[in-house]
Amino acid sequence: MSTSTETSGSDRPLDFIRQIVDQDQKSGKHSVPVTRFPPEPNGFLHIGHAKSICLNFGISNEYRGRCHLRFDDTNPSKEEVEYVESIKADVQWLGFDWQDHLYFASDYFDKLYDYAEQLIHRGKAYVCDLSADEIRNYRGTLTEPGKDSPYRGRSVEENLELFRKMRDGAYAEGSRVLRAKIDMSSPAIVMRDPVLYRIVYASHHRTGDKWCIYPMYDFTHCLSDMLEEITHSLCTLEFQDNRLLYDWVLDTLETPCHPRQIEFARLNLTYTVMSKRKLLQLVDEYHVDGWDDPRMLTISGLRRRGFTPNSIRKFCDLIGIGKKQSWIDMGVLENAVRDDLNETAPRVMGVLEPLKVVIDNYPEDMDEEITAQNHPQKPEMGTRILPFSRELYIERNDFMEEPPRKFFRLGPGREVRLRYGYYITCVSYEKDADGNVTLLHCTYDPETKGGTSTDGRKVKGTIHWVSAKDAVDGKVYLYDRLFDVEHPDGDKDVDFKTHLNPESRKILEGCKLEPSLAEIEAGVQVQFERQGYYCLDAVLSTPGKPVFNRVVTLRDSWAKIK
RNA sequence: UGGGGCGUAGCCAAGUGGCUAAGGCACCGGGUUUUGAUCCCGGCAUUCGUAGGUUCGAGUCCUACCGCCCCAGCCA
Repeated sequence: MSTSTETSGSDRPLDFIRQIVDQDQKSGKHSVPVTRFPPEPNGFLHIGHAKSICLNFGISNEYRGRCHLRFDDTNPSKEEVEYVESIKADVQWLGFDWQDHLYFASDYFDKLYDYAEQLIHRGKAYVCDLSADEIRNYRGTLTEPGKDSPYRGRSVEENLELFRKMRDGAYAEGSRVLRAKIDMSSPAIVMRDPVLYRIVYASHHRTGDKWCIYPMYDFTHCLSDMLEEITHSLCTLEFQDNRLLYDWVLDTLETPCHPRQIEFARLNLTYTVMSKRKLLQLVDEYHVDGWDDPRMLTISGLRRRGFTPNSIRKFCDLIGIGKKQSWIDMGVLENAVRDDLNETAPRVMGVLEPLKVVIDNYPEDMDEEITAQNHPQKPEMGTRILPFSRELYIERNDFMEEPPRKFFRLGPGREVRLRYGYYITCVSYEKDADGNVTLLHCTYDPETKGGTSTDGRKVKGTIHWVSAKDAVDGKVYLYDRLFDVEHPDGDKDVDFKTHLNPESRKILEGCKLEPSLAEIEAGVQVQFERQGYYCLDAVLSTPGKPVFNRVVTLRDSWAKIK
């Protein structure tokens, strides 16, 4: 499967992780890199995960190594199978292939258990009867060392017996844990006799009720990496301290290989929140319509919104990999889809807020067929037929009663070009009692068919249109950023939800679309000329009643002039 | 006040002691254009958190200071 983007494979400098991978290959430390993407199946993947997926799978593709998909499922109280399926689908949709390397940390529970006993045998782990509160109190603080647990001195035999009884269900949840015996006065808190196993009476989505003790992340992750012979274990910055324990476990167990953990900065985007907890809150409190709401930056939301896998890969490529916590402008993501869709999306015409136009001098019984290009810069994308008739719809904001100088569109007495059609001039207009313009009377110049005049006359403006009697009616959802401030969760004292953008979704009904749009498939992106990129919504559309999602607007320099 | 990290333009980000500090986004000009889109051209850091020091030479090495992030779950 090809997963390269147009922007990769260039002579761009390697990021610091690829430099390491590169050196390790050149030095012969590893013949090929083996990476892994290790999600916990407790929620949906989002754009932040995409960065990690593109990094891990990207490296394995570039260096002909492997990338494993491994579910880090060590906490049965939080994890569910439905998440496993959605995560697999999302990774595949992004264009990556784990081949036959699909793993679950839970597949290693037996081995992990044996390693735990081995640690006990080596005098490096003990069963502790302290309660969770007591353990916390014994741990000390950032500036004060912890105290040894009174159970720290138990014999190997006693620890072994206790640990086996823990496994066999002899004790209540929370009553005992297995702890590593390291150093309660370590300046690194993660090394103060961390918990390795806890008792949890919960059914696991894969192992069912086989176990009532479950290994903790720090014990599981390094050993899983080792068992899979991962060469480079890439994770985010907050695990930097944990690397001490990662290395301790592998070193004291004398394992056959020792993967290198390397940390990089997670993705932060402006105008959104990224934590699973906050995303869940948006869903639970109905601020959005679910995990795949097109405004959500989940992979499923982006997919439904109309983002392409390529645009997301491009984006990840664009932002780079570093160790500095940073905020990427939402505009960079938006720009990545624009760039991608500009290349691939066929152009069509759709009138979002229709204003009716009657061409007074166009014969009532006349119909014409106009040929339009599907992509002006790519003739290979072909052409299509547009019906033309006396009554049309144009965009309401393409007409102004008192247009300023720099407004190139329609106004009383002004002439514009209908894209691929004729030049028309507005001769008069009608208004209702409230002062709303309801109808434009125009005349057309029969000599300008196709959009060019023979006399060399220039018109500045070109507007889109749809033949009234041929138009397809549709709904259009205009999506915008979910939050209206750069850092919605920037202030701990202010609820991030107060910054929800009330205009993040506008629903337009009675939009007039060109006939070709009646047969478009869900998930296929088109450009509504002069407006933006749109995509048929797979969930809300019904036969004959299309619903389009706006993926992103076109750049609009007129908006700046205004 | 302990430990682990990080500071290069408005936002990302190259730079691994030696020619004039890459590139992208954003922004500002100009050109092309039957999408106010795309595309093209040009502009955009005398300076790398600050202050000292080493050196013929420092964004790169040393020292001190300042600022920001992470760590005290039987979460990952």
